[in-house]
Amino acid sequence: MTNPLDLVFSALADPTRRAILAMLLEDDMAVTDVAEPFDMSLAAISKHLVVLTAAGLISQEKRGRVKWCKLEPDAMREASVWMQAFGQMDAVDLDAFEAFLEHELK
Amino acid sequence: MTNPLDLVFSALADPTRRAILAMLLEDDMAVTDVAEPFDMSLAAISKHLVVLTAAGLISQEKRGRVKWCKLEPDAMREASVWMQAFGQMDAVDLDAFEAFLEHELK
DNA sequence: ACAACATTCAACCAAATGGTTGACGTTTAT
DNA sequence: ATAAACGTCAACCATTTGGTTGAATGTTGT
Repeated sequence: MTNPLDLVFSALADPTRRAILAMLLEDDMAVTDVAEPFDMSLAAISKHLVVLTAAGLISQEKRGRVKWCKLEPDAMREASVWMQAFGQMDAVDLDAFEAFLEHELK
Repeated sequence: MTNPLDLVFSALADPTRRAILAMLLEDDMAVTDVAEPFDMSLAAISKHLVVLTAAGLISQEKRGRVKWCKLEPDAMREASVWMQAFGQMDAVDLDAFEAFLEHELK
């Protein structure tokens, strides 16, 4: 009933969670550091991380008192594959992808 | 505020809506025919179609008393592009990305 | 031992979501 | 003219979602 795609797409539907994923694209991060740029409580971010973990989009590993968040890029692949069926879209839109890198990562 | 990606991903998060999109991949359909295979009311399907339309994933055109639903595959493109950064590429490995670009643009 | 730090838990709240039913406006066919 | 078909609207309902706050649980450094 709870299709993995449900979890992935609904996790991706929230802009805060997408921003978190973009941050983790650069490097693994502790929960507190993930929360820092956002104007919301740490508890709220903690919940978002639970959602991302449930979807398999990230993993969390506790070392000492710090819980490290790590991107799990494979989880998006199923969803990506599903979407490819609808494209006469190219596998990679180079212009858009470069624009994305420019905007999102730097 | 309401990022287009929000609308696309949250539209895709529901299995009924994904099934509708898959049906429309084959051919344009009237609302009643879209609803036929599902075990829920026509009104419920009508609402799902509103959500898909708001996300730009389909369009609806009324001809006579029949409203035709048509897939709009371009809407998924932005979302797909966003995902490419995580799914297909090892984003940490920028060397590989550059190599990819070089090969692709040659 | 103690205080500070990192994170989650629990209770709560408002708003959004996904469904129902019945009434309603159009358009088509007889 | 009337009835049937197509689809939406409005009101309602239960559940989920995304946020809050304050207390609680580890863990670390002094």
